[in-house]
Amino acid sequence: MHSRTSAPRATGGRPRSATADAAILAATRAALVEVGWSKLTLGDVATRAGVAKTTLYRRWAGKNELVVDAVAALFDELELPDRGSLAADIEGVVLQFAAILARPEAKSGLMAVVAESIHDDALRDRIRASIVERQKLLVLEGRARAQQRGELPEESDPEAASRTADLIFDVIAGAVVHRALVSAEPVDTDWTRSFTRLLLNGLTASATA
Amino acid sequence: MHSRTSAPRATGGRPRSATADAAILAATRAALVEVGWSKLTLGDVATRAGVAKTTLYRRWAGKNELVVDAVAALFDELELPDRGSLAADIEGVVLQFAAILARPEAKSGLMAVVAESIHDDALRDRIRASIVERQKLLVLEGRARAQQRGELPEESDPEAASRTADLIFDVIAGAVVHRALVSAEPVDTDWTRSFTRLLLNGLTASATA
Amino acid sequence: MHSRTSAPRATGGRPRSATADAAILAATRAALVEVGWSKLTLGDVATRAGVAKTTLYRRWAGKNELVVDAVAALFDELELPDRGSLAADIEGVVLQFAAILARPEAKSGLMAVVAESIHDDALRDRIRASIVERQKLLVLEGRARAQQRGELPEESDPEAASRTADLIFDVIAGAVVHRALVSAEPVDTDWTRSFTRLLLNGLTASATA
Amino acid sequence: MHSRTSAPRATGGRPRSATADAAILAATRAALVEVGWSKLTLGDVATRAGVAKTTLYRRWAGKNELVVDAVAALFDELELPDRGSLAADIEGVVLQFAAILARPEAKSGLMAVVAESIHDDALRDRIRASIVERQKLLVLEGRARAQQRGELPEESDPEAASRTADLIFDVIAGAVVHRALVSAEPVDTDWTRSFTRLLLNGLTASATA
DNA sequence: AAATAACCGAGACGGTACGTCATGTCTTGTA
DNA sequence: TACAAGACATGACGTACCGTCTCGGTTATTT
Repeated sequence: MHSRTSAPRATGGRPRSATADAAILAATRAALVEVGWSKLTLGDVATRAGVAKTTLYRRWAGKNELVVDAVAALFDELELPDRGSLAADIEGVVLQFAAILARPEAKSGLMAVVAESIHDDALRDRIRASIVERQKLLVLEGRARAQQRGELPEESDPEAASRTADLIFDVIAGAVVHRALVSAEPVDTDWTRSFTRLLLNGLTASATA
Repeated sequence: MHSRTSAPRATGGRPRSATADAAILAATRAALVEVGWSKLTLGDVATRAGVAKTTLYRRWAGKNELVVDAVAALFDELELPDRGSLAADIEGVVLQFAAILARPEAKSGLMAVVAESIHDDALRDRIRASIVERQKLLVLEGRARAQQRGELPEESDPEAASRTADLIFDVIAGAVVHRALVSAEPVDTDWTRSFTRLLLNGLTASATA
Repeated sequence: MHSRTSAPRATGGRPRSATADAAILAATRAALVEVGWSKLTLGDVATRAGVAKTTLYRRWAGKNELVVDAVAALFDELELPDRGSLAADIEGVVLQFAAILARPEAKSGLMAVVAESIHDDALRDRIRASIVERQKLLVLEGRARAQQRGELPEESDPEAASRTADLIFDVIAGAVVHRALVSAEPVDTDWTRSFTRLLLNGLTASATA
Repeated sequence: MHSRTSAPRATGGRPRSATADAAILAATRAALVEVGWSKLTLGDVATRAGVAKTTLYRRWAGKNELVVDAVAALFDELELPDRGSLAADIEGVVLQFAAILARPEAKSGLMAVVAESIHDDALRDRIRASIVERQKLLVLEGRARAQQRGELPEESDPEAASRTADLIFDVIAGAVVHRALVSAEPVDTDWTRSFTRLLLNGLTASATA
């Protein structure tokens, strides 16, 4: 599902323990909750998972890669249920996103790996593939659904459409993350409704402008 | 200017070197550029600054506090020049903000200390005091100026006004940071204009709604 | 041979390097010669031995324990060859003892660890077990041999015999150490002959008194 | 009385505090008792003495010199009261010497500075001048007194006399120190009487041989 | 069934950085 | 000029983690 270090599976030999992966990722999340990213050590994760350090290093290249995978799993539950209107869809996905960000393992891990990714291109690609792109798909899916409903016009220029989707994605994800992690204020229904109204008004007014 | 760890001075004894502070903060920024946050070591910063490690620990409690102060200084240059219209003011401040975020010492340091602040309340307060609140003031200043110009109505309910300012701040700061650091795309004039139009349309439409 | 800090081995895991011990002790003696006890650093010893500092601390609790073991090995060569008479035996062992004390690694280390042992009971026991008791055995062996030769009478009271042996040991070891390290004069054959005559005359006269 | 770092007493300016010297030496002895030589720090001594570190360094070159002076003062009380016979004189001085060595500040300090002196010629001279030579004078004084009493013959060869005195000094001081510090057994009247008998028998028998 | 090959736990290994401590020097203000 | 106070550069301390390695042993597949 989420990409690993590699798949050097030869032919013979004892296969890797299937349960070890899950135990390691769970232990990583538990450690993130308790000690945070900077004090998380791979030796401690291995001990928590009941696994040798070598087993861990055989599967992941280092702390960053491990944490990305551990955090990415949290975003698996993100989806876009049809709530009947674009506004309701946005509010729903914002609240889902915020619920994930409220979990301490997500808070600790996500920002840290993003920070690390600034100096590590491979890590940035890994984050993009396993976390960011999946979120962006929701934006595209929501727009398509809104266009089907007639809430949004069909876009003729595909490049402009892409740019707009990127903008909307940065606005939604950025505002929610900033509210949750920097301002450290709750993303509750009140805030979500205000934010959604601001965004939708901006979108429709811009579209007609 | 920005708060330090230690109490200022009791009496007696050799006073702390005034030049050391500046040298250390500059060395910290240089190290952030070259090696990034996670590989930055205080011993290396001390060497770069031509200062003993103890001198550094006498002034800052640790890596996080030091980096906050080093990065905070970058935001000293943020201001809100009057460009004649709310749209121009927003565009101006967004581009200024983006220019700071484009500097590698800001990129490396900012996200990392925000990530650390999740498990460290004192650090969060330090970030808020020396970075976040100063940014938020620009939002308040811009709104006041727009109200003087008649571009925005006076708000009667002060609490609602505060909530709206918070929302706008999270949207602006969040979107710019997300674009610059997560999406890793340039915050150029095109993007800034699109974003500003979206925001202003959302604001005015919401206000009349 | 001489006792170490750690318990030998539980099970599992990579075994401790056998060569590392010898390399560390040799490096310790080399460092004692070059820089003396007070300027000897464990980091330097590790470097000289081509070993990590952690490897050193895994085996010894600190500088004192390490130096005791390093110096104790020097006394392994002390023995009591049969030279035909009590006088010749004493002269032989005194010269052997003095030859060891003349080596700079012994000079530097021995007095220092004895000084440290005054505030460290465990260290005192370690010194006693690995250095002092072995020397005292030579006294007992020499007396037994002299009694076989008829040079000394058999002692009837075992407790008095033990007290006398302790006295002789303190006189021999004390005089040689004081001459070599405090007075800093050579323990040559002249001195050794004079000392042995004094001691033997004292012994035989005392025994008949 | 005991030599200091130097006597750079210029003409003008505030004179050195006379009480500071005594306070520092007393604080040094107190620290020796509590923490031993290796953990004694000059900063701690200064604090105990209610004195600034600079004041301490103005008077002594370092830890070793300070400890020598602090310990040397303990030996000021050593003297050779006339007890009527050589045996009684020796027993008396041995017990006096042992009483000083039983004090923890002497134990901790004396051996340590002797150990240091092996790599520091200036320190050896200082120890010799302020401690060792004074002890050796007692041997010479005791011999002269015994010769006056007719217990020992007058020596014709002055060089041989000097060698014998050195030997006796090393035997007495060495045996007592070894018994007290290495064997860590009490130097009580029983031991002292046995030792004195051994020594005197050896001396008189050797002299007639 | 035996051989092979990759897995597993445990833990020692060479490194690097940590944050603290002591050294001996210096720079203040006060006496 | 001495003094108390305390900041300073230097360098060792003992600890923690890193990522690698070497053990003895354990499953699987492949002969």
